[in-house]
Amino acid sequence: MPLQLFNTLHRQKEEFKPIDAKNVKLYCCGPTVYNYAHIGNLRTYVFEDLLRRTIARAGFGLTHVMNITDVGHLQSDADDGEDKMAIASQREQKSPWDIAKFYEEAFFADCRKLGILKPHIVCRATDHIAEMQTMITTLEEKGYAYKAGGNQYNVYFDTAKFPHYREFARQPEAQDAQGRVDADDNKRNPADFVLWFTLAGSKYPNQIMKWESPWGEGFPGWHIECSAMASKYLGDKIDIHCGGIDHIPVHHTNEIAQSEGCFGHQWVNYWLHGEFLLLDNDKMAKSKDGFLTLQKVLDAGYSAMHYRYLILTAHYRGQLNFSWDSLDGARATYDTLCHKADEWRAAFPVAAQPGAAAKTVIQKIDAAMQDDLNSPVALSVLWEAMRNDALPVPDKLAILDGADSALGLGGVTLDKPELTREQEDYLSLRDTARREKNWPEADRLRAVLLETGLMLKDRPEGSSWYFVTPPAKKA
RNA sequence: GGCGCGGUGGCAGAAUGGCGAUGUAGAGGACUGCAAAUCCUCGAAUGCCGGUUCGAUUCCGGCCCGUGCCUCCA
Repeated sequence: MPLQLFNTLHRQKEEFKPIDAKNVKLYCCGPTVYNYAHIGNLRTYVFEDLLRRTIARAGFGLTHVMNITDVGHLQSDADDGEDKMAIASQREQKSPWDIAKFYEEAFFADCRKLGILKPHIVCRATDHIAEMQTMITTLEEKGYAYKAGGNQYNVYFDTAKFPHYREFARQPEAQDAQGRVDADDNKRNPADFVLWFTLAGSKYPNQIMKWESPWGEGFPGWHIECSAMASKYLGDKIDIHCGGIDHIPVHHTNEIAQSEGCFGHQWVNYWLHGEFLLLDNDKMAKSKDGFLTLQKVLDAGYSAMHYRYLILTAHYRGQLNFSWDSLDGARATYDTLCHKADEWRAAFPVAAQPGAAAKTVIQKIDAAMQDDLNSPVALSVLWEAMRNDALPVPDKLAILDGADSALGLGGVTLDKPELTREQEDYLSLRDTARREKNWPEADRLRAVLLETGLMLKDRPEGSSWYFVTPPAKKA
């Protein structure tokens, strides 16, 4: 079965037909690096990682591009808010460049822990000011841009000149006026958006990140960066563009208007959007208090893979309500899978070629993923195989390997740090106690070892152990 | 106010016009010095009311509830 993807453009599942099967062009909207990513943000990047893996396993070559927004993303309503980078800069008493560098590194560290493959090309907005200016100039020449009056000569995109402006979001035009944001007097139309902010006479003349331009010293609007960078690296026709579902009505709508205005033809063939993670049935947002970072999850005694597994149990187009209970379930499931895998590997250390039965299971997993990334079904297929006595262990190991490649399961292995001296001593004391049939002492030492993160398994030939993550290990 | 999405066992979450996956949690059993792990067995769910149909959890309508967007947002 061919790869099927839900295309936001037509609100339906469609067969994926690439422009060039040897090089699928995939662009993903990246983070604004003014703060840590929260686990809701990270869910979207896991979804994009699954998409990338699925495209590759379906036999296509691809180029995966992601931007880093390090300038131009405004804080507040309308278009007169302050740049988020500038606010973070004041908050932390660092230059905006240092802020961007710090949070970009933190973001990729989170991604590594979550098994998210790094995009082939990562591009920063601040490295592409010239490309954005070129694009704005083209839009001016084609009549899509205008300079606003007043004392703030920003350059705006004129949405009235782009008749298809509302098609993507499917928002009726009449609703613009009823939005809760006060109209910007400079705009000809409430939906118009800034391409270039000019500092002279603006509310924030001391913005540190600024560049010379044909319109005066200033900085680019948020939306133009994605259009400029995507087309620089992928050309003016892109296969897939994805991001969070919240980007449909504004950011992606504006990207389409700019890019298609500039290029004069359809820009992106497939738009894919990941749904939100909810926390206590509410949206988790960077601009709200108390968002959960991956580090907080780690501090609570879970691994990044436990969180990834939780994400995989839900379909990317449905909201997922995060709770510690559901994360507990994901942890138990993932650890059980790893534990089985480790035992099987110990028994069959040499990897075998998958037999016909294993290949069939792996194909089913791939088929589930190729059906609009149905990871819950893929996991269901995996578990049925793991508990199928008819499958020999080497086949199960081959299936695990395939599932790891398709779903990014972090190698399906439990952490095996070195034993501490203390742990070795306790183990040896306990062996002695067991030989002497001193059961109370053996039980006591087992409890002590569990607190250090060692789970014991007693066998006739002696005790073995494996690592578990006790709750509150690091908290 | 407008435009959407969703309500499935304790929890998470698929699928489907006719046996409602999978995992976790729970109960019982095998095994074990006792456990753990593993395995076996079991109990447990389609928000409410109508309609279409031989048959609805699925399709249609209404209601209730939750949630998202129209503002920065993954």
